[in-house]
Amino acid sequence: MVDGAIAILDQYGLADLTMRRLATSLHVQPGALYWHFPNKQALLGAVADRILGPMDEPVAADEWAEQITELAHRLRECLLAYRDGAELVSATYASRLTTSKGRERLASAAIRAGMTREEADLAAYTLLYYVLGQTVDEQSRIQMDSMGALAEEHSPLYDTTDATSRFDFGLQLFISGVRHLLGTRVR
Amino acid sequence: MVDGAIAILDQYGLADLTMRRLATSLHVQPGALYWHFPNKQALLGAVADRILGPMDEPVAADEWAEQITELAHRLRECLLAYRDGAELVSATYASRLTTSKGRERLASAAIRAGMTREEADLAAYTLLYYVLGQTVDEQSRIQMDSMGALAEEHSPLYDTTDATSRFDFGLQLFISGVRHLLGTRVR
DNA sequence: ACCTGAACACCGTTCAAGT
DNA sequence: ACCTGAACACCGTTCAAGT
Repeated sequence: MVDGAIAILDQYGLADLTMRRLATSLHVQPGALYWHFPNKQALLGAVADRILGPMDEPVAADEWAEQITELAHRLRECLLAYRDGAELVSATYASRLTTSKGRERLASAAIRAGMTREEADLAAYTLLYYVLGQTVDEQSRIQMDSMGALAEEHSPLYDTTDATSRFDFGLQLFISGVRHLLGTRVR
Repeated sequence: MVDGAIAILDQYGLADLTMRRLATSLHVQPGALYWHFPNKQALLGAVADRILGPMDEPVAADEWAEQITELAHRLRECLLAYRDGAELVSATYASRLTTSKGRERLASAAIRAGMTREEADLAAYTLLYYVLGQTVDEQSRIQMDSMGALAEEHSPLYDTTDATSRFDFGLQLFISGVRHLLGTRVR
């Protein structure tokens, strides 16, 4: 059922991931889906969890900055792995982000860096918002490009630097910020 | 027409801001709206522009860090000024963010800080993603609280620190990051 | 120039009833 | 336990025709 939803998402996009379409693809009446999920939102939540599955795997790095870099990149890759993945997760985890797999681990890395629990949680959110926003944008641009190869020169900025470097720029800005906050306190 | 849309948004929320409902409130047939706007997306774009209107007013500060702080706070306030304002702007400005009023000014402040045009643009996006994500979350929590005064202890984190302080934490992280990037280069 | 009437092709959700 | 049939209350969008 979640597999069916993922298949529709990846082939036709989030806009076409409707309960009726999913029902049809499963050779079932629309109402049948409501025996398995209370509503569409819950179904999308299950899809989001599936997309974020790889976030549960262990991190290789043991230095905090490397851990954060690794987690942020892995999150981005999860989101980019399915069509409209970033948009779906972003929409589904509106404030339910709290339960997010990556969030807790990001916070742990921030604690290892020397932050208090409270600071680490805030920092984790900050980075999460960045990764989600950035990746939604990036993916929507991929979508646009794959369609009309849009009007002449697209956004002037996006030719020069490739997507991963752009992602890393914001990520480094964040890590530098954390380092600075810690640095002014310790030494 | 945009005024009517804003009124519905503020009273009933984004989910109830439908073309048919707007038409009814204007004592007009649904189809009539399509003489003024090509589609719903365009209408929402106009609403988003209205919400972000105050972003055009001049900034008081002349030091870059203060300018950025001022702009970020003002953006947050614009988004919080209407029900579901953050969600609407966030959804509407998916990648059309480029045209955003605040983005260019944020980039200007970053240039004044000593960044190149390219870095400044990237930094502006980074901050924008943060402000949008953070404010969408904050506003959705306000909405939830105003309704069911939800289950017992809500998110453990969100009692302790108030919303503006949480916002400032991420903002300072960003500014510190910018300062660090510049600092390691200049001196 | 601006709107009506009426349709088209959809949605999510509910719920008795069937097997 | 799991699904069908059928309905309810909606959507966004189009377009001839009216004024």
